[in-house]
Amino acid sequence: MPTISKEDYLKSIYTLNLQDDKAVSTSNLAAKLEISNAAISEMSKKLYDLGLISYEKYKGVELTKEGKRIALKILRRHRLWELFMIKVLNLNWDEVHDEAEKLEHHTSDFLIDKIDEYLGFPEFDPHGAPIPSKDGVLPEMPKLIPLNNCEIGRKYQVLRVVDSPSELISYLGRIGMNIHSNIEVVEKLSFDNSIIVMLDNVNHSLSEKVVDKIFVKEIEED
Amino acid sequence: MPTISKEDYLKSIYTLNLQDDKAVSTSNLAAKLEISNAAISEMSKKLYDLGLISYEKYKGVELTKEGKRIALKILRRHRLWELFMIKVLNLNWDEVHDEAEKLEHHTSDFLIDKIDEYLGFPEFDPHGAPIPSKDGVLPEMPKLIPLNNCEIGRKYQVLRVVDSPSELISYLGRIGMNIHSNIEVVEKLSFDNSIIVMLDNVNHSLSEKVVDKIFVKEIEED
DNA sequence: TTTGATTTTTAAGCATGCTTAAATATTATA
DNA sequence: TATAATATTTAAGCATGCTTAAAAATCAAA
Repeated sequence: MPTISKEDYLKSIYTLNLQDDKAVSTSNLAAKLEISNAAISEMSKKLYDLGLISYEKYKGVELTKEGKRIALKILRRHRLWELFMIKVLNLNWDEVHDEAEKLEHHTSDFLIDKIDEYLGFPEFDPHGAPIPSKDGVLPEMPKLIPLNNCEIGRKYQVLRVVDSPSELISYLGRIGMNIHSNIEVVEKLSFDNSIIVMLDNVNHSLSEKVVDKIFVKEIEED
Repeated sequence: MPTISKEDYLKSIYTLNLQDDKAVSTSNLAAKLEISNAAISEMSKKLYDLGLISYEKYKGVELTKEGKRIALKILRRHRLWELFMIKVLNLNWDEVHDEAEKLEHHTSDFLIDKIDEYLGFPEFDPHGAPIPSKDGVLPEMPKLIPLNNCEIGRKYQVLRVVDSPSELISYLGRIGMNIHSNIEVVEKLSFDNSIIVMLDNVNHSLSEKVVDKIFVKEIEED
């Protein structure tokens, strides 16, 4: 198994690669991991030699099959720990991320499988993020629509809030917006790309930054 | 907070110092931590500079007040994690030690206090080891008598089985010897220092190695 | 109490993973 | 398309925490 640093690299490459499906650039990775570009370059060579990423100088990196397998393993541990702390220990969502960030590197397969079992083999965490199974398989995911692509007057169901600062997380909690909340897009303000949505008959203005984190699906009305 | 290695040093110094109340020698520490004497010497200097141990060359080390505070903190984390995995996740005693050995270095005060609360602020783990409180205080401990100091024909209650290989742990489990079991010393065989005890009306022979791990208290018969 | 064995320390070296500064490649712009 | 700006890589250096080998101190036994 790779070191903690290597696990973090692989996880970050995975999540950055999900956002846009291209090779991940050195500087993007450096920003995400909050370390220097130089350190990324060095590590890229090492991970390439280990067969965990593909890497061409100046062209960014992508996970190999084995690299992805490990990234999903870390993601599994992270999300299961988060869910466990929330469900069992009654921590708040914004309290668990940093803890999980540490525990994910120090949990055996044996232990995480026990936690998985205890939780009843959940497929999604409380923010809609999919949890890889023991075998590294992601659950079937409905097609996610970015909230900023939605049409005015239409109703949607919130399916996913991607990893966000804990401030945003607790804000959304306060206004009652959770996974599976139903919302209606009331207005889209193009001058600042904010969106006004109706939730439980109350209007809320969501800034561009917030909107970018939220993904929904259409609700079939019949 | 110190590094993982430093936490391990402090914990080991604490437990070795409990066994005999003298300064802990370089080679004893090296054996316990399974690293070279040279590494111990180096680290001793560093921990001394940090004010966590007292250290005179060639004379071994002892914890300062602050060093002991940290050692107890790690011990608290270790024992609470073990108990948690056993009670909540249904792991066996011999499965939890290695996991706890890792988790103890990556658990915030906040999280371990939540676990403590979940468990109802336990004072002892399943082998009778005391769990330091949030404030670093050990619970009141009855005076422990080593099993090999016991008298034939007398009845005792098992109070503590000190850290042992998982084989021994599962053996004791199988014969039904747990914390608070009542036993009677039937015979002491001086040629191999083994002891025969009666437990639930069945005699069991315990080798010297086993006997050394078990501590009891007298049962008042009236 | 002196010599020989044992323990401890010092010294040199290595791997990991970071840093900053300089060199080099890529890209964007005029 | 040449040049300037940006991105990336290389190089040198540092901290941590280990190793082995050699030197030095302590302990034990004759």
